[in-house]
Amino acid sequence: MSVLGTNSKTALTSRDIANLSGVSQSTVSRVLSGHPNVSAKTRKRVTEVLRETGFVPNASARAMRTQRSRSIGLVVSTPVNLYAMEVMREVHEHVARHRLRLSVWLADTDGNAPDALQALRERSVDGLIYTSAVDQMPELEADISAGAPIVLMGRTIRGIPTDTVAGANVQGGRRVAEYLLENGRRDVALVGGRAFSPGREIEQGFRQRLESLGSPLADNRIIYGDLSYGSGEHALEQLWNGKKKPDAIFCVNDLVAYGALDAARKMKIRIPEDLWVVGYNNITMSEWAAYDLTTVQLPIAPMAEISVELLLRRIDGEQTPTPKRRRVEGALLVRGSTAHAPAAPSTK
Amino acid sequence: MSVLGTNSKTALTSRDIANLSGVSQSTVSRVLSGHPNVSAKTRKRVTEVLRETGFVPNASARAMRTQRSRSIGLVVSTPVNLYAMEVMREVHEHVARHRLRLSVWLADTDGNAPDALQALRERSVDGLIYTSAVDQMPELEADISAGAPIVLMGRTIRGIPTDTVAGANVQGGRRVAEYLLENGRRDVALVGGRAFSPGREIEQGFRQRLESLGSPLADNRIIYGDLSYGSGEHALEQLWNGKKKPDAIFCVNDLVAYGALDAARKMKIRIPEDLWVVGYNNITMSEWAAYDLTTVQLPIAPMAEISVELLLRRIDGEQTPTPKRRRVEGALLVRGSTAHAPAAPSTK
DNA sequence: CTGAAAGCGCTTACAG
DNA sequence: CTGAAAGCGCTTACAG
Repeated sequence: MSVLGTNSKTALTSRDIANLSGVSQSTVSRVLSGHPNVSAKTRKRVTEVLRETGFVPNASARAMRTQRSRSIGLVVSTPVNLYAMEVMREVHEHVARHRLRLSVWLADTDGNAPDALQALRERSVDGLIYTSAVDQMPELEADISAGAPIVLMGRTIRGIPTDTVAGANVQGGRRVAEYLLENGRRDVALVGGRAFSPGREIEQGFRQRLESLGSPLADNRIIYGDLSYGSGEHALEQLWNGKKKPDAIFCVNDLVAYGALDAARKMKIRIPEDLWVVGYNNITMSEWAAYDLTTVQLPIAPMAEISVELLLRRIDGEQTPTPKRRRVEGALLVRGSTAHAPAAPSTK
Repeated sequence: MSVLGTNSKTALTSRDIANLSGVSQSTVSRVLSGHPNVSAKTRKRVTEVLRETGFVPNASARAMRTQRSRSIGLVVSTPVNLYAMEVMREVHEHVARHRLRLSVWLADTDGNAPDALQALRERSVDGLIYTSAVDQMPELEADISAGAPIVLMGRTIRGIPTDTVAGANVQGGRRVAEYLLENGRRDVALVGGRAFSPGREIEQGFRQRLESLGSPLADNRIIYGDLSYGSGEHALEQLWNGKKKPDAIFCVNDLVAYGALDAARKMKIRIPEDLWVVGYNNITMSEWAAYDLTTVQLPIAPMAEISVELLLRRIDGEQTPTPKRRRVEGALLVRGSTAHAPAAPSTK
C-alpha cells in the first residue's frame, strides 16, 4: 500500500513505472493525467502496475513543470480566536473540494504575516486568502498592486485594488441600532476597534442609524480596544464606573461581548434585566447557554466559498479591470442577552 | 519590492540574475545559499542585483533538487475546537522557528485525513504531525510501518511504532480522583469517550485511583460520548435524571465540561454548591468567568515543541530502533467549578 | 574562486 | 497511439 518503501529512500518515479510496464515514461505520464492518447490495452497494463506499486507522482516536479503548486495559503489572526477556527474550517472545505492543499499562517498581532507573502513569491502557494489585514501593510499592498493573487476575506484595505469578500457590516451596524432603539433602549454604548475594517464599518452604520433615529452616540459612549476578550471586560468595567450606566452595549465582535458578559457576571450585573449585550459574528459559542448572545450573523460559509472562487479565477489569470468587492448579508439573531426571555432557545 | 512583476508572468530566475550580474548561474546559487566559495567582490555585486530585483528563488525547483519541501503537515480534528486552535498556534510557532511552512488538514469526525497522507506520499510535505488519530486507521498505520515521518501528538495508537508526544493522562486521571475524594466528594461520575486514547487513559487512571482509595466507580456512573459539547449536555441531563444525583462530574475534556456546565445552568443546578465539575486540557476559555473550570492542564506548548523536534529528526533520517514516547505532565488547576470560592481567581 | 554540466521527476509539444 | 527529447529552475559534484 505505502509507496514510501522501507526507508523513504526507495521512492518510485514514473520512469520506474515505465520500465515495469514496458512503455515509455511519456506514456505513464499520459495514463496518470488521463490523457486520451493511450490505447485501452496500454492504459490497462500501466494502471495495473500503478495500482500494484501504489505509485504517487512527485508534487515538486509537477509543480515545476506546470508552474502551479496546487496549494493556497490562508492567513488568520493569532489569539484564541474561534472565528479564525471557523474560517479555517470553511476555507479548508472549499479548498479541498478543488483538490488543492491549504497552508496556514498565523498573523502577528498587527495582522501581518510576511512568511505568507514570501511563500507566494517563491511559488510555494498559488495564491493567498488574507483574513487579518489592517491598513498600512506596505508589503502586502505592494504585492497586490503588482498583481499577486490575493483575496481579502472579511477585511478591506482602503484604496487597494484586490478582490474582497466581506460582511455587510455597515448594514449590520444599522440593524443593531434599529433593534435597540425599537425595543426601548435609551442609552446605548459601543465597544469597537478602529484598527480593523469591520470594526470601522459596523461603527459607521451604528452611529449613522442612531443619529438618524434621533439618538446620536455620545463620545463617552464609545470605547475602543483591540477586540480581545480582555478589551470587552475592560470596556464594561469602564462604562459601569460612570455615574450613569448604559442600558445596552453593542460589541463589534462576539469575543469582546463574552468579555463584557463575564465582567458583568463578576460584577453581578443582571443580563438582560440591567443591561443588554449584543455581539457580532455569531460564532458557535454564542449559542451556548453561558453567553446566549444576541448577535449579527456573519455568514462565513458563503464568504469562504466566494473567496476561494475569486482566488482561483485570479490564479487562472483572469484580468479584471476593477477588483471584485462582494458583501454578504447576515441576519440579527435575538437571544437571551437582550430579550427578557430567550427568543431563540437552543433546540439542540 | 515585489518580484511578481506586473503580471505574474515575469518571474525572474537565477539565470536572469546571473546575466544581470555578469556571473554564472552557479555563482548566483552559491551567493543565495551562502556558500563560502565566492569572492567578496563577486558576492557584493550579485547581492546588489538580488536586492534591486527582489529576487526570490523558486521553491519547487529547490524542493526537486534537494528532495525536501521544507513544509510539514498538521492534522487537527474538525469541530469547534479551541484545543485544535491552540495546538495550531504552538505548532506553527515552532515550525516557523525552523523556517518551515505549515500545511493543515482538518480531519473528519473519525480523525481521518487521507489527503494529508497523500501529500506526504507526493512529497508536498516532509512529515506529518497527527493530533487526531484513533485506533483503526489502516492507511496511517501502513505508512508509519513503512517508515514515514509521522509523529502523533496528544494521541497514541496501540502497537504502532511511531514517535508519540502526549499528556501524562493516566496520572492526570489519578490526580483528579484523589482531589475529589480528598475534598469530600462521595459520589463521582465520569463523562468519557473510548474512541480517543487520552479518554481511555484518563479513565484508566481515574478508575484505578478511585478503586485503590476504596470508592470504585459504579457502572451507572460512567457515560461515554463523542467528546463534543453536546455530549456534555446530554451526560449531565442523563445523570440528573437518576434518582440519586452525583456530587461531582469529571469530564475528560474541557469542551465536554462546558456542555455539562451549560446544561446545569439551564437546569438551575448550582455550581459548586450542588455539583462539582472538573475538566481536562485547560484551554483558554476555562479561565473565563462563564465556566471558571477546575481542570487538568495539558501543556500544549512543550508538547508542540517536542513533536516538531522529533519530527525533524525523523525527516533527517534518524533511525531509532524503538519509537520515542514522551509524556508531558500538567498540574491540576483548581477554580470555581469545584472550590466553594475560587481558589485561583482570574487576576487579569 | 568560477563555470559548464548533470540531474532532480515530471509535462508536453514534436515527429513518426 | 507512442516515444525521444526538451525544459521547468534550481543544487552540487567536477574540472579548471
